[in-house]
Order: sequence, then C-alpha cells, then structure tokens
Amino acid sequence: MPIHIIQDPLQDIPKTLQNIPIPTLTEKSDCAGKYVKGKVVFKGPLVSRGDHLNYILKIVIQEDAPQQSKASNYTSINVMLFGGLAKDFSHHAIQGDTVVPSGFTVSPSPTFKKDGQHPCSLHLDGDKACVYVLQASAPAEKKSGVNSTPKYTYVPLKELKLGSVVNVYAVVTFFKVPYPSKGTDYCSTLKLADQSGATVVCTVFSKNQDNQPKIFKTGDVIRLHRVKAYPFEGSIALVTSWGWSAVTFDGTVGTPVVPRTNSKSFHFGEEDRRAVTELREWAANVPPEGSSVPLSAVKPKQFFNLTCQLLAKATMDSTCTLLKVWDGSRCGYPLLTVPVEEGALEGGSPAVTEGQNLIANVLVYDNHVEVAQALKPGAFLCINNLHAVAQPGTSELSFHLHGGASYSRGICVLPLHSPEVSKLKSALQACAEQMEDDMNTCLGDMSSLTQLHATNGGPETSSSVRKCTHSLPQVSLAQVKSSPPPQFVHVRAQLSSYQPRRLYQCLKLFCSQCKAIEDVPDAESLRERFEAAAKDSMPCRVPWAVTVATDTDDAGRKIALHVSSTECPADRHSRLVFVQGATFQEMCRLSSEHEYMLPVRSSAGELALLDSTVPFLFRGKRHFYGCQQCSKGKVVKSPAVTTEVWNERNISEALGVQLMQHVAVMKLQLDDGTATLDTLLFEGSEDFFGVSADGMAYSQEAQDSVQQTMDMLLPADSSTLQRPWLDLCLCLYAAGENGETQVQIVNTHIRKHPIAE
DNA sequence: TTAGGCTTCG
Repeated sequence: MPIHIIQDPLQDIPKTLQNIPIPTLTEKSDCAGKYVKGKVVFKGPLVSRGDHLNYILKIVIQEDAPQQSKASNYTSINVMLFGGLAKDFSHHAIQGDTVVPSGFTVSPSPTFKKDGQHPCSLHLDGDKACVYVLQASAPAEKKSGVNSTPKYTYVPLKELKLGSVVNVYAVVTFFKVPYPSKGTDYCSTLKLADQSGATVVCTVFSKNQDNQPKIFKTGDVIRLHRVKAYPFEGSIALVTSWGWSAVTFDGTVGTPVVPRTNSKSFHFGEEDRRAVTELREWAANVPPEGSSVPLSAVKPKQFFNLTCQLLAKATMDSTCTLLKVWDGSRCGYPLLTVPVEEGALEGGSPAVTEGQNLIANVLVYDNHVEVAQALKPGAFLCINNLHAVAQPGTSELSFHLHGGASYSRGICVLPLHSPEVSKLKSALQACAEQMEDDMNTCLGDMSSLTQLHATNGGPETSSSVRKCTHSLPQVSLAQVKSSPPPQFVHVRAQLSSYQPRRLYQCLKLFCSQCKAIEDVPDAESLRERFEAAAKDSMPCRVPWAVTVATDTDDAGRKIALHVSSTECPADRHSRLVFVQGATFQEMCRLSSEHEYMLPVRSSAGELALLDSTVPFLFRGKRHFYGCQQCSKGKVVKSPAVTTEVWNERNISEALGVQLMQHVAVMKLQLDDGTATLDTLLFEGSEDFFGVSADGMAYSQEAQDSVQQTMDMLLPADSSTLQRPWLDLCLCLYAAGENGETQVQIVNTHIRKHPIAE
C-alpha cells in the first residue's frame, strides 16, 4: 500500500529516509532515500485518463517553515500523483493534512511561470513512490480529558442492517420539499448516496416545518442521527426515529464547512469536517445524477442513460426510428429482436453478437426521430432517459426513447475525444476480442464440417469459399464503407487491383511477439552485410565445440567451423555448426539439410551472433531471422537444445533468439459495382492462397501457385466481365492512432480450379 | 401514523 496513515512522523517514518527541504530541491537533486514534508494546501480532483486504473491527482504542499532561510522562498511545490497512488491518496488525505512523499522524481514545473510556485514539481509514480499521511485533527478534542461530546459512529449506506437505528453521513441526490402529511407531521423524502456506492431513500417526519433538514439543493451533504433502517419493496429504506436530528452542509468542494441546523445543541468536530470534506470530494468525482448504466446492469421498467456506439439504424415509420447499439456489455435479460424490412438497415452488426445479448434495439419516437435519422453508424452516443420495456409474457427487453423532453430525454453525439468515448472504446475492443476468441475456438471445431459442406455444395459461381462459421447476410461494399468497426462482414466482389505486383515483394518477416514487420533483405544487401564478418580471423575456441579451420578462395583467409558437441537425439547427423569468418555466399554453399549453420564473430574470446539484419541460422536453402527488438544477448553460450527433435524454433529458443516468421502481405482493391474498397491480405493470406508463407519464400512451385491465383483473379487486360466473383469474409477493425477503419480479408480460400469450370 | 421521489401511445 503506497499510502501510509501515520500518527507520529518522528516514529512512523522509516529512519532510513532523510528529509530534504522543499526550497533546496532542484532538478539535479538526488532524491533516492529522501522525503519532503508539507501541508496539503491544495488538492485537485482525481482525474481519470480513460481506463479505471489510470488516475492523476495534483496537490500542492507547503513546508511549515523554511529550514534554510537563505536557500529560496519556494516553500510550496506542485506534486503529481499517478495511478493507484493517486486514487488512494484522494481517498485518504484532504486539504490540511500533513504529508510526507518519498520515492519521487523531480522535474521542471510546467506551471512555474503561471503559478509562481517552486520551479520544480514532484512526480510520484511506480513501486518506489509512497506517501505518509498525518491526518489533520483537532488536537484539543483528542487531548482534552473532558469527554463532553459523545463519539458517534456512522454506518456506510451499503452496510445498513434491517431494524437498526443508525447514524449516517451522505450526499443528498434528490429531495422533496417538506409538506404536511396526512397524519400529524410534516414529511419530506430524500434520496441519499455515499462512498459505499449504495443509494437509499429516507423519509423524514417532523412536528413542524422548521425542524425539517435544511436542504437547499441536491449535492448538499447531510448528517442524520438516529434513523431507522427498515425493509421496503425489497430494499432498505430509512425513516427518522425517536430523537433523530439532522445537520446539513453545502456540498461544494472548497467552501467553508458550515453546519445548518435548528438544533440548539449539536456535536460538531474535526471528524465531521473530515467527513463532509471527503463526501464533497467523492461526490465531485462521481458522475452526476443520471450517469450512465451499462446494458449489463439494466433492469426492466428502468429509465436510464446509455453510453453506446451506434451500429446500424433503420426507419420503421414516420414516427419511429430503430437504432441498433451496443456498449460492450451483455444485458442480463434477453434482448428483443425487432424485425426490419430487407434493405432498410443502414450499417451492420457483427454476426457473432447474435443471441449474445450484446445489441440493444432502441426505438426512437416523435421529436427524437429527426436527430436519430441524422446519426451515422459508428457514432458514439449518450441516449438519455431511455426506458427499458419488458415484453408482456416474456422477459425480453426492448428500449424506448419516448416522445417529450422531460428528464433531459434525448440523444447526444459524444465528441470523439471525450473520456466517456475512450472508456467505451476500450470496452468495445475488449468485447470484440472476446468474440473473436470465441469464434476462433468455434472455427477450430467446425472447420472440418465447413470444408465438407463447401465441396459438396450446390451450384457454385464463386471462385472462393468462406471458411468461417458466421451466418451473415451479404452486404454491398458501399454498406461496408459506412459500417463501424469492429465487426465481420460478408461480401461478394471482384478484384480490381492489387499491390505489390511483384509477388516476392509481398513477403515480409513478422515477429509474433512485438508484431514488427520487416522487409526480407535481398541477396545483394546480405552479401554486403556479411563482408565485415568475413574479415573476422580472431582465433576463438569455446569449450563446448570442436573447432576446425577450412581454407577459402582468398589466399590466407580461413573459415573457422565450431561444431557443437551437442547431438540431436532423433538424428545423429544433425549438428549445430557455428561459422566464423564466412561470406554470405560461403554460408549458402556450406549450408546443408543436415547441419544447422550459424554465422558468428568473435567477441572478447567468445562467439557472438551477427546482428539481426542477417539470418542467424541457415539450413539448406532456408534462412531464419531473429527479431532485433525481442532477441536476448548475442553471445553464444553452450547451446542447450534439449528437445528430442531439432528445428529452427527449438534452436532459436535455446539461443535466446526470437524467431521471425515469413508472412505474405498484400493490398487488394475490391469492387462490387456499389463501391471500391481497399483491403489488406495479411493474417488470412495462407488460407487465401492455400500456400504457406514459408512455401512462398522457398518453393518455386508455391510461388507459381500464388502467381496463378492472382492471374486467375485479375487476368491481364481483363474486363470486369472476365473477372471471377469472390465470396469474402472481411474483418473491420480500428487501426492506428486515429482509429481509422482497416479491412482485412480473412477466413477466405480461393479455389484454383473453380467448380463452375 | 404520516410516505414510500419522478417521466410513458409505441
């Protein structure tokens, strides 16, 4: 726990830490093992940077008395807290507390000129950062032996027990002004909330109007003594009981804590000041009333606000428009499917969401129709005062945005860079990834079945077959272009162009760990890169290999072959041979199907791999590359390949090299008459061509096959009439910083000999 | 005791 609540700084701060006076801090200060001490004179709001773990909190602390009067006058300094530390600090410390941060870094204060505070600021982030908090309290109260004031305990609203009479502190989120009841008393109804997350209704009875709690507006803080918790309609409610009292406070952060009450005598101390301050700060960071409810938490009959993404829309009639939306959470109730006329739906939804309670059908009525009509699929929305309506006889939910504008009912389009949208985007992304995982599992189980189905299928006019299990309607490319990611779509289209036209240029090296994609170096650059290595004639002997030297064509130059004594259990001929001082051509010449050849150079008496721009392993005509980013040290230790069978994977692991794999990457432009669409063939390229990327790298036959496929899809000088139609599965996803939609062809296999022939 | 927050054609 990076926040420590302490009683006595002298005792509770570790003696290993040393104080450094705030005025003496400079950018160059060595702050390891140091702490600063000061009073919190400002505490900003807890700011969330999108995801729930990512918080920032700014505070200003002031040192009591400058310890080095001559040093500088900067006794106040800005302190930035990050992550869990920021959140914990926000909960445990308030303005006025004395705090002792340690494990901070010092950097120039960006607001130095503006705020005139210390030219440096402190940053607390990571494992080493911690803050000791000495909570401010009224010493007089604690130390005076006179126990004149009773000690009250306050129960969090979530922990109310039926039948108990309790004291509570809460924020008023709703109130009805007092009115005469049908009995003898005045009555008012309040709704209360506190940090525990619960909201509770409270009824207040009083003999006269003046004794009612002095609530001026929602957000006020109330302290209630002696209220009784009792059951009402399945939840807990509060009602005033004998001898009850109420004190209220303004809820605005930073304003003086002034109690409002009619009571002649009431207890009010430092504890109360802290309770009010904490509630105010909590309330300031909680979204105001009418905050969004995720689909997963919606209950029948509820009116709520939904933050969501629009997937598709359809006009039902002149007074009603259907919006299909999702927020990445699954509704706890089955969702009603609203039938839509063919072609009426603009946009689409991922097929795998069917039956997953992910997509809500929102019926928008009357005055809201105009706004709804203008919305673009993909937009992020906040639909306010949406009504969850249960279908009679079933528990299926549909959602109605009724006519009228009360309770701020309506649709807002959220700006792309708002925190709500970042939050929503991460939820949607997580949901889409989950769906994809589910789908891949499903795909594995189903692939044999679909292949059978495909070959036994009826009349075929398509030159490709989809290998996915989606049951998606076919959409036009124009529709795809207006569809929001992430989702899968099915289209029928022709190829209109592709790049690169030279197929060998589409081969790349891919690191599955860091996702880097590199070009495959050509023979000429490899020859150059080996030149320096070939000049390495430093004799080198390693205990784990037998070294032999062989002559070269160059007079006097020798190649050293360090043959590892480790044998492959499954094949005694397999050996690891570390080759020192060879050119690229020599490496290729030496390389055979039996041995694994690894080019090395000498490095301080040991052998080291060459840099990652050249293959680290040669076998036969195959060359293997390591990832520059992800491979570990270059020095070769005794290579402990422990597996029964050897292959490039085991060997690279034993050497700490992250093996890169071949991938084929192409850009294909599709056309179906409604639009052209640029797509990427990457993850689905092996499926597409029915050829492995390694095959494309080394086998003439495979290369010819790929060329034939492309020639078949786009015959030279062909008209659109001559080009075959393709049934394709496309995956739409957001890519890059701006979240632009990228489209990949996936789950699609090209028939080289169309059945129609 | 009293009241028990509120909206809605679909």
